[in-house]
Amino acid sequence: MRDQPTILHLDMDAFFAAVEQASKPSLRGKPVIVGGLGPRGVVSTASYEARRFGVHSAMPTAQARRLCPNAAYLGPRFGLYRKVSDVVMELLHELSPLVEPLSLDEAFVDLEAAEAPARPVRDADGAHRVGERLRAAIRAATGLSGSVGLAGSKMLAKIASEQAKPDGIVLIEPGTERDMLAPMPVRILPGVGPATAETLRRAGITTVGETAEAGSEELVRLLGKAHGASVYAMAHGVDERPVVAERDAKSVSVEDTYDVDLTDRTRVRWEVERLAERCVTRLRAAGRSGRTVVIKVRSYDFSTLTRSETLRGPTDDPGVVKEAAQRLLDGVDTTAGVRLLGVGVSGLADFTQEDLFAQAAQEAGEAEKAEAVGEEAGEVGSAEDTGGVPEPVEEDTVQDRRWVPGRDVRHAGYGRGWVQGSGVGKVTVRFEEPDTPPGRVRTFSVDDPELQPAEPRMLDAAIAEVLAGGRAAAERGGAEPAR
DNA sequence: TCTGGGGTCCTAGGACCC
DNA sequence: TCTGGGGTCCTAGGACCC
Repeated sequence: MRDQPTILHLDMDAFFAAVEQASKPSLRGKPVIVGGLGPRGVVSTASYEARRFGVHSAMPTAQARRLCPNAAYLGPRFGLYRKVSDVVMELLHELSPLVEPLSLDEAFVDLEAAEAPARPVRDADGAHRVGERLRAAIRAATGLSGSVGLAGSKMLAKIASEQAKPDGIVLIEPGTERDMLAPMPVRILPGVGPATAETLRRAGITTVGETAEAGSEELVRLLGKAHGASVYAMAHGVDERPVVAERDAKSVSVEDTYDVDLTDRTRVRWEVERLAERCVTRLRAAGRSGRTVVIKVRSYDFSTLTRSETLRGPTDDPGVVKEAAQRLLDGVDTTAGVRLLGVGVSGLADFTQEDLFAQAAQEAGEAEKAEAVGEEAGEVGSAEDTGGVPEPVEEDTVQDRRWVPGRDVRHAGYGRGWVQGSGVGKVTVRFEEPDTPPGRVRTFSVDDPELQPAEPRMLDAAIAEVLAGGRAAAERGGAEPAR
């Protein structure tokens, strides 16, 4: 807790959707929904225009389509979001070396930790100026808006940025927080989700003020030791959590939800194999190794179980992780149908020389076990030959990954554009770029050799200027963004 | 309406060791 | 022969966050 509002929280406004609108001129000012597009997809981000229809993140995409049928539904382009995020995070580092990213679009900054050339911020006026300058810098570099909260603790800085949305800044003067918090619903406290809120509600507690009055003993009784104590402190506006710079990941995992439940055991084994491979690819890309392998199985009825196995030493060997995952799967009954499979590795370590020895010993052990269990590779291989995908229904529903709505493409004759939709052997493309006027739509055959996937175009300062021009024009009464 | 994917942290029981 | 308590590791599940 500080007596000056020198903790800053930045939250980009409807980030994924805003990047899409900046990239695609025809979508500016329109409802845009980014998320999973399959039958079991959920919304990642809805633009403010779409939120007016009641669409919000975590909502099933099918439900969003009913509420807002005319929105643009786009698959996420994480590579681009990450690049834009890097630009924003760099701007935060110019304020202070102490930056704690929470996700691609959110971070805390400790303004008191600043070093030359930036000066540490010590009062409310200084903090407010820094916040406004930051918002302007983000707009100038990317064309996007972010909301800023400033307060004496992380919790309050975050509540402040929430109040500032969209495109605003809110500073909570230390000393005023108790009165401000008291009437708010408990759900605004960090760590209070649906389950905790329901437990508190049954005890007659629905506001932050009531939570504070309940007393620490009662909260510990209701919520357990650690959780109860933390909720009690937060309800009193007490939050001593320091801003901590980015830490190393503690686990790496991948999972897939299938459009149709999997029942075929061979198919399930094959999917686990692929997931293990993807997981290790990411593990190795991060230069890490891990000691505990975890599989996750979600059944047709949404019941979820995990099984884990800790190896003698850390590994980044795909074969070792695959075999461990298959062993774990052997103990799970999947006959009733599986909607999700996942593979993860935890107990991460940086790879060192010692680990290599441990791994060698481990692999020798695994080889013996594999012999005892019998050769399974043949089974999987033959499954792949016979289709490996025993449910042909799914083949039809799977979108060609190149033509997912939102993806960038290039046409030999018409130039750059993006996929607006696809189906029955056709792709519809809108030809426009971040710095062009809204473009025209044309339709092609999915195997038209002139049409190819393309790399996204970065939102840079030049595009930000176009967006600023568009806004200026809109403010003057012009409907179309300026060229 | 029917529920993603990537994480973090906490709890609790049992094994094992001292 | 019976009884004990504490610490650490592993496993499984659950809540929460974005």
